[in-house]
Amino acid sequence: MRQDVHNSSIPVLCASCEARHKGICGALEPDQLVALAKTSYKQKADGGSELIGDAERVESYSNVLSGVVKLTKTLSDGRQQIVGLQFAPDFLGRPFRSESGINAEAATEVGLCSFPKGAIERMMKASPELEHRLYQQTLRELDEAREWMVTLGRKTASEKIASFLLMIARHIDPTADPDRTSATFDLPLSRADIADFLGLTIETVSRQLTKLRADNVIRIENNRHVVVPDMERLELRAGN
Amino acid sequence: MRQDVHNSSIPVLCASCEARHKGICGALEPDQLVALAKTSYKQKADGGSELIGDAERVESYSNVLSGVVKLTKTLSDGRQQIVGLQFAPDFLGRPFRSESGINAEAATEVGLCSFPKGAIERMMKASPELEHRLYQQTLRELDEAREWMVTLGRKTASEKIASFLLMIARHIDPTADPDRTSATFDLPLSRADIADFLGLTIETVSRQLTKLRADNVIRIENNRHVVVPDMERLELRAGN
DNA sequence: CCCGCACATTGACCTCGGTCAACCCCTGCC
DNA sequence: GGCAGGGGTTGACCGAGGTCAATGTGCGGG
Repeated sequence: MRQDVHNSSIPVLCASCEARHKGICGALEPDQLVALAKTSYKQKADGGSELIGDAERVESYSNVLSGVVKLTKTLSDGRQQIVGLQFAPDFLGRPFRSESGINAEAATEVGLCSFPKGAIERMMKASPELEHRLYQQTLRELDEAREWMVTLGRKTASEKIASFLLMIARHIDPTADPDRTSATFDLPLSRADIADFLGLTIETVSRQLTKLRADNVIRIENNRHVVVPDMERLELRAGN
Repeated sequence: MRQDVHNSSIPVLCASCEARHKGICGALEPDQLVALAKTSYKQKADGGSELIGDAERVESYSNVLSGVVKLTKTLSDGRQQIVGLQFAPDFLGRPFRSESGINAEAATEVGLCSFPKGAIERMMKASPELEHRLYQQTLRELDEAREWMVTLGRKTASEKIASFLLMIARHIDPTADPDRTSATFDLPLSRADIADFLGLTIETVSRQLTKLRADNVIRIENNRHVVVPDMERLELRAGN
């Protein structure tokens, strides 16, 4: 599959890139990778900076290489909802549409590898395997979106918070054993973001977090660092 | 694109099928269509019958030819959320996974054209155009799911109801001019289903519907038949 | 025709989570 | 050091929507 023995043909830009292993670039042959790398560039974006505007014409796609990107939708009166979170090595962009219909914003500092829209779309026509990977990711995103619809529509505030912490723990914790009994991680989102993600207010988020802390389900240090001594107890609170 | 002049090679089963025009079967060449038609069969399902079970192994995919299918998820204590609605000629099934993770149930009487799982997956490998169409549909479903996340997370009960009626009007009304000022349609869902879709209770659904009726935004006949004299007034209530 | 059943409506009451406001804590800047 | 500003917490209060229960309505079957 990968050719690590003689990979002098792999562009320097891509050599150690996560997107080449687990992301969509893994679908490309070395020569295609070279062609794509010519037009692509890595960049950093500060937390809070807007990556894609709602109605603005999108001219590029990106891979998320590090950090967390939040996808949001906003009603005319300002009410906001986060409709997705993207972690490395997710692909960022809405193929086959000039306007994305959603906003993308860096939740943390974010590393991106960006390509012009046309380059990806041409390559997609040439390589069914690339389109296949994008399709797979979209299916996963759809599964996740539907999972969150249940959370938004039917769970209580405290179940929402527990579900959110579980989801983050599963995505972020570097010690990635899915069966581990404890977990430790930094929240990539502010209280306001968590509220926008769960359809709550910051006050309710705060209250539910202190409740979980009071019940010794979690510990919180410096507002962002979370320790979950017993994942099962947290799962119990998520109400699945 | 289509070959209507000499289409004796099109299988009888598919000749007048909507899925061949607007659905995924339009991606297939006549000979592929013949091959697929050999293993496929049309069927009717009564409203309320289960089409795909949550954890049950899925052995077939289908096209929805008529009626409405609701996709649901259920928590262990019975709370239910509808996470998607499928109308003709949508494709029904979760490719690349043996278990769908969701339930599919006929909301109304439903017409289906079903294929064995393997047939589609083999054909997908052979025809990138087929996979492309499935990808496109999945992208549309993802857009819709995210749209509903905003509704679930941030809208009030009355905005939810108005948004729901708008969505149905756009999908169902046979007089399909998107800029028409009035609309008439039958609700494909019971009050209980609407509640499960919007994250509400049947009582709240009922109350909000009577409020819309009291304010002359809609008329309702026989519990199911809805008349919207002025779509703009309904849009105003949806709070986008 | 009447009964029984499923679905829908309506009312009375209560609760969860939103609102408003005070306060805390930390960090960066003068 | 002091102060301003942003993020987070906590408390008191309130209201949208949930809960529980009674009532209404249409329909198929005996």
